[in-house]
Amino acid sequence: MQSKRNFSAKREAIYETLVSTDIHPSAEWVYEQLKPKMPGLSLGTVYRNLAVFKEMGLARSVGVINGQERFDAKMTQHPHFICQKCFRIIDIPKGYNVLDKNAYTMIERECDVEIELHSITFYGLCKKCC
Amino acid sequence: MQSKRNFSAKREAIYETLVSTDIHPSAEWVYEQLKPKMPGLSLGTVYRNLAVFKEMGLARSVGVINGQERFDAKMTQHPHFICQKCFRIIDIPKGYNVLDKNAYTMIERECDVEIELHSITFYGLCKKCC
DNA sequence: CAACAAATCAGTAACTATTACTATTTACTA
DNA sequence: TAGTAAATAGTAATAGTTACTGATTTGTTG
Repeated sequence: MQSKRNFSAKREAIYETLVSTDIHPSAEWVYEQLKPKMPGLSLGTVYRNLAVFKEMGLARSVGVINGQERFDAKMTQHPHFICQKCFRIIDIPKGYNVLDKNAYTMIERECDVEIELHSITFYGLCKKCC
Repeated sequence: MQSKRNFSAKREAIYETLVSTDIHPSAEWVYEQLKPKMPGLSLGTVYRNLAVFKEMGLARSVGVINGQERFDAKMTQHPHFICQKCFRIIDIPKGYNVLDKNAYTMIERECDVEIELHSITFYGLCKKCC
């Protein structure tokens, strides 16, 4: 049986791991999840495939936390909340993103740029760390 | 003569370099600017003092670009624009930040978190790269 | 000003996330 | 099945950053 996306088995597993978690993992976390089930998996392969996903528009970077890049495969534009104590990254539902409708146009005109996308991140303490 | 902030000469020079540029520099850039005028300056000192400024609330991180952390000493909350081609970081005037007044309260209530600050970044192409 | 204590620093070594490289394996095609 | 391209493991290399140690500077107090 063949994947709908024609990914190799490992690429598919990496993508599935990424897309089915909401922790916005690092490359190493993905590797640690898969290594037991796939003993012949290399960390370099995880890095390379995460780069491939970014290139394909299937994943994006949420930022660098404690030196590690964190990834998200949920590609609808939504803000994040990062706890400054436990460094958990929480998705904020799209509806709560109240960036003005005209922001893109206004900034493009005033700042002389072409905006493709944006990222909104809130920082503070999550309920466990308050 | 003594600095208003009681900084050591090097700390003062690093802060002045950071606060008087709008390029949102990396540690290395700050070091390269100062090294000719201050031959006895160590890159480690720049890193350490940037960390001190963050701790003191005199600077913040704008993010990591091409593996390098970029800093900003303009502490009023304002969005940034990052050119995806030349990686220039441009300040967007505060007025254009149209995050809804109620966003903090709404997200805090719905997501059960305490928000301290936020960061808004737009990505695209600047006028030189369009 | 002198003497002491605390803070800061230079220089180097260590650390770690990430990337590059190469030989090997796997998948695809005809 | 043979041939070709893509993907991978394993390792080495890179680069940003941090840690450490002994020396220097700075601030303080008499």
